[in-house]
Amino acid sequence: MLVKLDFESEVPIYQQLKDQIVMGIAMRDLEPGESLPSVRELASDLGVNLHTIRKSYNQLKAEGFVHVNRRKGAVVAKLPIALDDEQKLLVDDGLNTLIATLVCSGKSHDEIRLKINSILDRMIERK
Amino acid sequence: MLVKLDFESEVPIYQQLKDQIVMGIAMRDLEPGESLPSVRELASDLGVNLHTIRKSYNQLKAEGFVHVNRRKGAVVAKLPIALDDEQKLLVDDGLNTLIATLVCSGKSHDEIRLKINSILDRMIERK
Amino acid sequence: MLVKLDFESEVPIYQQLKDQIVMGIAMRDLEPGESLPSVRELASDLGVNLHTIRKSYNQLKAEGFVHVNRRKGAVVAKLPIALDDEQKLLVDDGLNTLIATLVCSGKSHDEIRLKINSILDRMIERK
Amino acid sequence: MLVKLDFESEVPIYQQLKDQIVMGIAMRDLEPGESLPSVRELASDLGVNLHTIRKSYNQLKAEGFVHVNRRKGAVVAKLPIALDDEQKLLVDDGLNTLIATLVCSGKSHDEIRLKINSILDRMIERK
DNA sequence: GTGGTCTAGACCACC
DNA sequence: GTGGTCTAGACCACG
Repeated sequence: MLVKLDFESEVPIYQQLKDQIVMGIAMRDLEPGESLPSVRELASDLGVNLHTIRKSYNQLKAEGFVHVNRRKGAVVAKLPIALDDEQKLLVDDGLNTLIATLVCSGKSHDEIRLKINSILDRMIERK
Repeated sequence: MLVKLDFESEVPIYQQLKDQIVMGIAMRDLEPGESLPSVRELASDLGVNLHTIRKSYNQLKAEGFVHVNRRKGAVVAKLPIALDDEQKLLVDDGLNTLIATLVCSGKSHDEIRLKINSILDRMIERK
Repeated sequence: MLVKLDFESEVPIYQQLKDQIVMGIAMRDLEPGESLPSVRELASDLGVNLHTIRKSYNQLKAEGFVHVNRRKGAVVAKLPIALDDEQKLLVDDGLNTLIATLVCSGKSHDEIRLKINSILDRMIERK
Repeated sequence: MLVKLDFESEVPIYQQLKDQIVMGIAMRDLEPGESLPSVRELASDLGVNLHTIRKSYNQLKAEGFVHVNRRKGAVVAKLPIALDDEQKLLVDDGLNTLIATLVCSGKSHDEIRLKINSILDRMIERK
């Protein structure tokens, strides 16, 4: 899987990495049971400190997306991932805000639905 | 319009305020041309620092959601609001991440479409 | 509240601190709504690095014992704290192991019950 | 005796094994004088490294739960097992922390006593 | 080899 | 003032 970081962004690096891994899981680019690169390896690949990678992995672990063990490093968890109430709230609020922004920018409801559909098309539905 | 802040949230206060104003505009709870409360008034209503409100207003201005003039303070801009490329990118990435999270949590594509529709229902479409 | 760390212990410092704060909450030595010392202050008081304190506070936050905000630092959460399934499992397994150790050491069941009671006596029951 | 390891757990494998053997002894599932499986046999049964099993056995020996002799390998020690001061301290601190966690989670003292009793019921009291 | 802990110091964002 | 991010490097524990 290919990871691209924007070092100029206001979004923290560890957050960008987390987001891309979550997207990778949703797109089945990363399969459950698959190991992520070791923190050291990924840190050197991406040119960031290993502690920054560790933070991403630890948060993904805390949120249930991966398991971390000392044999195989970080391993993608089985789907579905249970979200806790706080996570659900953040997702909901985030969606509301982003969609409100699109509405304010003049996008029609249908245009927004199309955009959502094109996003969903890239993600694999769980049967 | 009613603003609710969560002081325990990891989301910065100024961001919460911004988000709710944008949602208010999308839901036509705040009409174009309408004045927002003065910085001072809102600060005392919400029990937060003047700087915090000012930061929200300044960012809303920079992003085109409000205009600031000396007489009427911050007034809601006319719709639609043009987003710059950076904003578009942030919205897109944000939507992708949030939807990926929902997919990983086991939500079907149809459930996600329903959720989006229920969000859109609360927002007024521009003709 | 008084915190004592054992730098020779195999138990990590951040864990010792976490444990003592949880005990402090259970004993109502720390009241809900009360602020913990700032990371910098506590770090210098205890003679450890501020990142070590941060780790304790962050884990306590993740487990629901405190809220962290930028105004008042770490604040003790309202009781009761909801434990997630993983936490419950760890508590259960831990109790089983520790009590098994006591049984092997020759303590009678009544002696163990007395010990538990003396621990409970120091903690304030929630009505 | 049946041993179940959780390779995803943050608890080290050797620790999980140790804990289950101690519980086995307390529950008289393992009788004093009984031999534990050989290091090699157990390692292959559980699918873990030889070193890991050896570490468990060595610690159990150091803590007095088993004796190791060349002919019969690790044999369960006679009860009771004397705990040294350090072990007693760890057990005490551990109980305090775990019970504090339960108290914070809203469990009443009576509920906690019941839980302890149900744990004790599975362990055989030494006459 | 893997991840985990701890230290140290820089700089930023929020209030 | 507060906490958050990122870097850097040392040393330990686990398997």
